[in-house]
Amino acid sequence: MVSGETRKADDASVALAVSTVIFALRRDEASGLATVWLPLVRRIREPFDGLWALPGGPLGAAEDLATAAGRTLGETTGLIPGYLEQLYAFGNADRSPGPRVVSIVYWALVQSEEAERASVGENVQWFPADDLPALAFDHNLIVDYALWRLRNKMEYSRIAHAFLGETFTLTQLREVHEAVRGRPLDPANFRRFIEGSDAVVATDQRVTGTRHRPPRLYRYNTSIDLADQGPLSRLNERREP
Amino acid sequence: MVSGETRKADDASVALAVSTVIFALRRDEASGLATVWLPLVRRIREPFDGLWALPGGPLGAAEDLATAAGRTLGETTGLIPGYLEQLYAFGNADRSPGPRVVSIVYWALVQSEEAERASVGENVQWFPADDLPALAFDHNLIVDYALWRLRNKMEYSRIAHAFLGETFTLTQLREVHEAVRGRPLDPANFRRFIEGSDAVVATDQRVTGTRHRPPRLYRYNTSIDLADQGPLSRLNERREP
DNA sequence: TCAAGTAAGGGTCATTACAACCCTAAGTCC
DNA sequence: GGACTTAGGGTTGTAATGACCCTTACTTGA
Repeated sequence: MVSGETRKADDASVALAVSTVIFALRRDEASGLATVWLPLVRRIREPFDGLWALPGGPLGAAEDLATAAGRTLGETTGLIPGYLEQLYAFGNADRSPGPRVVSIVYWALVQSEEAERASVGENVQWFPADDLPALAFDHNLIVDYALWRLRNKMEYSRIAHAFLGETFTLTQLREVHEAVRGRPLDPANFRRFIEGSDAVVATDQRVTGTRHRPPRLYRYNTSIDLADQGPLSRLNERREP
Repeated sequence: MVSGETRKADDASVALAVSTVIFALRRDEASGLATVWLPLVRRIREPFDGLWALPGGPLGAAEDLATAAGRTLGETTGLIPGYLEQLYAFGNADRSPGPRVVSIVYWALVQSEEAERASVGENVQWFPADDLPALAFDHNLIVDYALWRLRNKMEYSRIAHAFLGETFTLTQLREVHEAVRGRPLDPANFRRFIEGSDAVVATDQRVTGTRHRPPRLYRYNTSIDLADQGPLSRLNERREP
C-alpha cells in the first residue's frame, strides 16, 4: 500500500550503468553509398573480456541520466553527439553473468566530420551497424533495437540533420534518409515533402564548383525544435505497427 | 576506454525503484461517455507523506523489470494488467529530496471489470487522468507522459482491446478509441478501418436483448500479437512529430 | 566555342487513404 | 403496426503519395 520510491532495493548489489548507442554515416568509397556505423569499445576485464561493447559507465552521484550518457560517451570515445535520447532500460536478471546490472541505454547521432575527429585506437573502433560481431552482454539486441528506432524515427521526425553540418543541400539530406532507410528516394518527391513540412529553411547561398547546376543550401528550422527529447516534449515520437 | 557494465556506481546510495501507470476506462453515469482513470496510492512516509503517488516498489534481486512492475502493482492495488510496457526511466538528480532515486516506470492497461474488482480503500483510489491533484515526486509529469503515449499509441496500434473483455462489439471498441482520443469517430469509417486491418476476427455470436439490430461479437486476432513489447518485438511503436 | 553530361528544381498524373455523408437492416418498445 | 435506435453497408470528394517528365544551370571535354 506504499509507494516504494524511497525504499532501497532489497539486494544492494544491483548496479546501475548508462550506455549509449551512437550512430554516424560513412560513405563507402567503392559504391559511393552511405551506411550506418557505430563505435564500440573493447572490454578489458571479465565478463566478456576482449569482446566489443557499447560505450558507457556508472551513473555519477549527482548526475542526470542523459548527462551521464553524454559524459561516459565522451570519456570513452571523445564524441559529442548532436542528438541524444533515451532508448530503453535493460534489466533482465540474466542479462549479465555475475552481479546484477541494470543498463539505462541512450541512443545518439553524430555528424560525420565530428565522427572522423574522434579518437579511434586499438580499443575503440567503428563497425557497420547491420553487420556486427558477437558483442558483450545483450548488446547485439540493444543495437538492433536502436537501429530500428533510428529507422522508424527517420520516417516521421526531423532528426536527419543531426548527421549533417549547419547547412546542407537537399540532396545531402536525401542521402541521409536513403542511407538510413536503405532504399533510394525520388529526388523530386523528397524535395516536395521536405519543403512542405517547414522542417527546413532556405538560405540564399548556393554551392558552387559542382559539375552541374549549383544547389541551394538549407538550414534547419530551429524555431520548431525547442526541446526534442523524452517526456518533456511531445515532438519526438510517433508510430509503430 | 572501458565499458562500464560491471562497475558499481561511485555512490552506492542510488536506489532503483519500479513504478507503473495503469489506466482503465470509466463511464460517466451522467453523460454516458467514458474517460481515462488511474489508481494512485497514498504515501505514508516522508518525503511527500500523505500525497498520492504511483504504485511501485523496489526491484527484487533476481527479478526482471517488467515482473517487478507487475508484482508491485499487484501488491499495492490488486490489479492484473492486460497490457504492460516500459515507459521511461526517470532519474534526474533533483527529482526527489533525500537519497537519489531512479525510477523505471511502466505503463499498463486493465479491463474495466477487472478494475472494479480491485481493492480500493483509504490508501488506494482512482482518479481521472486529465484532472489530477498534485502528486508526489515528478509523478504528474510521468502520468502526463504515459497518457500521451496511450493516446499516441492508440492511433496506430492494436492495444484498445486491453480495455475490453474476450469478445466485444465494434461499437464497444469504437467507444474505447473515442474515450482515449477524446472525440467522436464515424461508426461506418471506424468499422471499415478495423475490418481492413486484420486486428479483429468476427465470431458467429451476436448480442441480443438490445433495443435495436443485434450487433456481432468480435474477438482479437491473436495470431498477430505474438510478443508486443519492447526491444523484442517491432510491433509496438511508431510515430511522433 | 559548343555539345554532352549531370544534378537541380519545377511540374503532371494516377493511385490510394480517409473523412463526410447517406441509406437500408433488424431488432425493441409502445 | 409504427416509431425508434443502432448495425452495417455503400458513395463521393479531397488530400497525400509515388512514378514519371521536363527544363534549368552549371562543368567538362572536344
